[in-house]
Amino acid sequence: MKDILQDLNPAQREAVTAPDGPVLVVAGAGSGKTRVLTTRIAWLLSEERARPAEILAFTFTNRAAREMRERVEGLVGDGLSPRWIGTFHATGVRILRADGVHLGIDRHFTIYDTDDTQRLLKQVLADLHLDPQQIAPALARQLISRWKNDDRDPAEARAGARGRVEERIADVYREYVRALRRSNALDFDDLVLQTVHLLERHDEVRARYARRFRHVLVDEFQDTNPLQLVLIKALSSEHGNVFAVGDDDQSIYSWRGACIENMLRFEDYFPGTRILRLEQNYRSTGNILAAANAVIAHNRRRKGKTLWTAGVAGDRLRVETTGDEEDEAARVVAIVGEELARGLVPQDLAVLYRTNAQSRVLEQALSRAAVPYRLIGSLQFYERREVRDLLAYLKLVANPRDRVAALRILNVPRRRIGAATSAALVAAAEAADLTLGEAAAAPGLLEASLPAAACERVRSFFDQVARWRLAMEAVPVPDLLRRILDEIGYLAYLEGSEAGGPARRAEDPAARRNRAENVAELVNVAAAFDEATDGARLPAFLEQVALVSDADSLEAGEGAVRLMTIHTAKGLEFPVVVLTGCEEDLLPHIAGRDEDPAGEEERRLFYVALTRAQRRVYLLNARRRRRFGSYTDGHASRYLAEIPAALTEHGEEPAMLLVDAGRRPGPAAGRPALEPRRFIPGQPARPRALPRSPAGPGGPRQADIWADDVSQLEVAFHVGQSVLHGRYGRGVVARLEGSGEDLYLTVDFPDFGRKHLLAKFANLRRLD
DNA sequence: GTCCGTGTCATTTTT
DNA sequence: TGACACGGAC
Repeated sequence: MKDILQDLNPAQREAVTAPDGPVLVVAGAGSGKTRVLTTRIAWLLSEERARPAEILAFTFTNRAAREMRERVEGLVGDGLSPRWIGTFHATGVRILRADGVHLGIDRHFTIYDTDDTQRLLKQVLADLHLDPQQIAPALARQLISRWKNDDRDPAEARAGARGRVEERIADVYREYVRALRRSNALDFDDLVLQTVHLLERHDEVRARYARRFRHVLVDEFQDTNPLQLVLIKALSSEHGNVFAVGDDDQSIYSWRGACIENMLRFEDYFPGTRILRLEQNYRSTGNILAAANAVIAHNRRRKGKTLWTAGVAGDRLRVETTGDEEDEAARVVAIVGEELARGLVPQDLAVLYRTNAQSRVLEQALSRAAVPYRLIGSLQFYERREVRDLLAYLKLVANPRDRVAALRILNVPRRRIGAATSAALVAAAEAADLTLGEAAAAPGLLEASLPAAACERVRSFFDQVARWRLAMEAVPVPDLLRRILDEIGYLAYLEGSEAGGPARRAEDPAARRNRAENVAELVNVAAAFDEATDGARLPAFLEQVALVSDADSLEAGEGAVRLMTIHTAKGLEFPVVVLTGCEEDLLPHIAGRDEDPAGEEERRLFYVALTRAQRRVYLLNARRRRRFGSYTDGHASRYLAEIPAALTEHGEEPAMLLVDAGRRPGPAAGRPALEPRRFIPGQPARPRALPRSPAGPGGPRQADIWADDVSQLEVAFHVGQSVLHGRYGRGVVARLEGSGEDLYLTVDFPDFGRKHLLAKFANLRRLD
């Protein structure tokens, strides 16, 4: 026991050994948060205040859960770590599989991820004869998700809907809930929502879990949403032993419903709370910490704390301005080179950015320079089309009712089952209240609306699925997957040479090889699962796959520079951090401006980025940046100005030197895209900024002419102007921002709410 | 039913 | 720029 506490500082020790009752640990970045949490668990066990089965711990990522499990194991010994350490979602699944039957949830339910959800929503829109142009599926998904996280059912959503669009989406919501049930599926939000319903509506179930777990621990508490708070309360209702750790300054998920009030008002929710603070930072140098402190001090909504370190001041933060995003990428390559020359290894560096779209240029530059890198998170493995196709096969095998999966693969590879046939199949299933497979098998049912040949094709598909289903129990997952691959000729289909049709849409050989590799990789994943679980069955495999994300697999890619969004980087640390795109409208991002006018959440994001660094920080911004094809002027982020000058040193790269710095000859300003960049002696290699006047220095260029064209826009619109939009109808201009090509209009539409539109694209007509 | 060119719209972060 | 829907051609 003694050695468990030995290496803790007094504040950490106080937290770890806190008596029963609610505890909130406000833990700054790098202050040993995870350590406190894991040591607390070990302490509870070693003090015999709880047995492993009596401890429940929530994290937000599988990565964090795994780390916590391993570290507890390291403290208390193999096999003694609690088994209920997991994400909110994974824990919800566990409870629902065991007790969801009280809510009428079949324990073999499928989990729908965002993509499945969106597909289902599109189907629902079609069923309701709603135009996806009018009601964007993505908007519907977000709104429904918000409703679910506010615990509002379709009727309540309908009653509180504002405007016609929200009313329609509330109707969609009602149908969507039915459709999920019909498919025996739960979406991500359901995993928490239904668990809450279960515990609220069945008191004996709540009491059973709340007695069983004598201690509930929560990591990253600042990221919990109201529903998760309810869940925590319900599970701790018998004893009140909640131990929450969080940092309000790192709350960066409000867009996903995370509620910083959960943390700021913790004492109201859990009376008698003991609040403890961890302010000593063990991660970063003094300068980095001072910069982070100074920036975050500009936020008003926070509990307030100041991190300090006993370590050295270290290097200053390096702030550099580059010409554009290509220059920035070249600069990143150069920085990597410099750091490696100083003796660091590639995995010591993280390159961070605000939006995933920024990664492409960086990837290209790194790969041209032969720098090993690994992209963490984002659109990766599990979002690839070929992987999702195959998972749909497995899902349909495991859950015959899964309609989204069935419709996805009914005609993949081509089986000559087109839209008309599948619509008839759905209609028949609907009318007879059967699954698609049952409808196909029912004698004579399909024949009523389809030609015999089409019926036969559909039938033979579902027969095939039924055979796999029979094999499911006996055959290991990787073997089943191989068998499916083989029988449907999927690899040949990817090659574009399958029988019965002309080649698929031409794809370049590299992309095709890549797809084939992904297929092979999925088989590998299945094989690894089979080994790790000693032959667990298909449903368990699908569950694991549904709940992991690419961000969870960090260790792959040793020896590589890591590229990721700031969100993904939370919870990690690196000797060197390069933060790119430190520009207004990007960081802070323009899209959040309505909900976050003061840029506080974005500032926390910047703070998270800074505090990832142990030794050195590079902050890069570009004078202009390409956004959908054309350049926009960039201005250094306000957050850069919030760092005291004494902590930074500035660098400015002459653009001319960068032309040869390993960058591909790219398009000059604007078009033509295919002509290599030319360097004209005596003139800047590229304009410093897009000139506002029609003829800038160096004569007119394409970009100038465009700029001139669109400059008309500024004259055309003014605040209060009535306009007509092709999709949204009549609206009134509420705000103008930017100019020329970058002129943004904020327009209020009575039926669609407030929209941010890029004037150049929006195709607005003036009405007065 | 399927292919493929054309037109349209507009960008955040993801368990 | 790039994802996606649509509609005409076969």
